[in-house]
Amino acid sequence: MSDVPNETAQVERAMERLGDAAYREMKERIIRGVYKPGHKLTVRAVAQDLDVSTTPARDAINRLTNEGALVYAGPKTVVVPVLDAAALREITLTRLALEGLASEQAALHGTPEDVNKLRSLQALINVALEEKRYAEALWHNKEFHFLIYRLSGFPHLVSIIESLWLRIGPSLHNLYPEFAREKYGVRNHEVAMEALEERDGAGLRAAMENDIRDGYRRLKRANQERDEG
Amino acid sequence: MSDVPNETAQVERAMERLGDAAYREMKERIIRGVYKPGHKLTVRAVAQDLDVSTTPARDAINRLTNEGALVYAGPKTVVVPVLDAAALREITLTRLALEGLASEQAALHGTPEDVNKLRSLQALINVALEEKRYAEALWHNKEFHFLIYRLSGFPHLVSIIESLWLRIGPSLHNLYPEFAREKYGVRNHEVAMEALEERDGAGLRAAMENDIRDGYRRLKRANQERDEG
DNA sequence: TTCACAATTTTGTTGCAACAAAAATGGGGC
DNA sequence: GCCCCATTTTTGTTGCAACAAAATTGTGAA
Repeated sequence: MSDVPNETAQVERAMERLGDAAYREMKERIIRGVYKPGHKLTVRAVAQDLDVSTTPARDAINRLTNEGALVYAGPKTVVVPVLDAAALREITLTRLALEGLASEQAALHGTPEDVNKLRSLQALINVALEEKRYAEALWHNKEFHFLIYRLSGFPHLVSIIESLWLRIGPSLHNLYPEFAREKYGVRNHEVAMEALEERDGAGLRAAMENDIRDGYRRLKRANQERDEG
Repeated sequence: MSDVPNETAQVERAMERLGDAAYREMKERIIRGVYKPGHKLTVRAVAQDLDVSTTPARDAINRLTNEGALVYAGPKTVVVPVLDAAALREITLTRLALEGLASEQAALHGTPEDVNKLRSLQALINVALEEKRYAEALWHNKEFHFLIYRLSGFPHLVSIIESLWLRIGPSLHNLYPEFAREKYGVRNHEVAMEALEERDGAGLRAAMENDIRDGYRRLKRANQERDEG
């Protein structure tokens, strides 16, 4: 009694709702830093940006606001959130719990091919850092992390983690120069790859948690310096 | 007629968008078991149920689908999800990580008044169980947990946890008779209240994790029995 | 000049109609 | 009787216009 959606199942991604496309596009723009913290978003402006009508644009904004990627700054204004110290801490603790869990599970399913893919991504990160293309390094860094998390086999967990990245993403673009100083997360990533290779769940979790904590410290310091300066 | 914007500033939650109201109402219905697993939802039906037009109804459905509380069962059908073993496990592990974190943080901020409120809730749970009003017991159980989680001071974490409850909620209503057998979570709740009283973060976390694990086992067993029978 | 207030513009929300696609129905052929 | 295909109905998506509320601008008086 199967409803035979088997053939369309694979193709149905091609037929995407405009609202979904807008949502996805907005997410990418936020993470890529196109919309910076404090940026005010209006329904009609977004609609024009994405070349759709107000309905899908509103859909996307609503969903993003619902998951905290955008916040209300007033009765009629949604903005990309500027994180204060408390919010940053909350997100970091949540990330540690969730990305730690995902990493640990990932170690159970990782294959040598996965490790190779990670190596390629790490190479891209290194090159981007070398050439000071920080936005690109950030993007590949995201891919590195999520390649691991997806190995957990927990799709919904991954999407929750994604929503957390959406919230810190914009803030990261504020501290480009910082990244060069200490190569961003390179050492942690290497340890992570080794752990994955050895199917060492605890080790992988520790490496990823370290990476998160390093990023947190850097971000916190940058914010403090900004508030003082 | 009278605008008086100054006064409305604090009350502005009273002026709620129809879409938000629909979203909130749908959430409560899902958790309360009005919409059971497998229940198919149509935009127009929901609109009629909630007595609004299609736009807010669609808003609510979209947001709920986005956070996994509803799922696509076909090209044009969203339903309340029926959890399989894998999904149940994923949610439980995620809950352990998140609700554990929230509990630990809650222990830092809990006051004697909070403990008293918990006692009142527990009394309500006990009475409801005694009189076999299981839906009500379930509802108070939810309040018990979230009263604790909110003490963490991490609002976004709480809302993520809420979205997880939204996903398991419907399944709980399938095993009412089970609840009577062993009083649902009573012992764990007592330990939790003690731990909170003593500001014992690790102890509170352990009690809540135990509660989650107990529920998981019960749910898993019920599903197995259903699949076999 | 500055402040208050009214008019205008911008903006979010909502309902609705038009369209497309999927499901349900029913009728005709085998 | 059963199955296939055309027709009808149901349903989701989308764009848009009307409305309300907030922000902005402009104007006039002190």
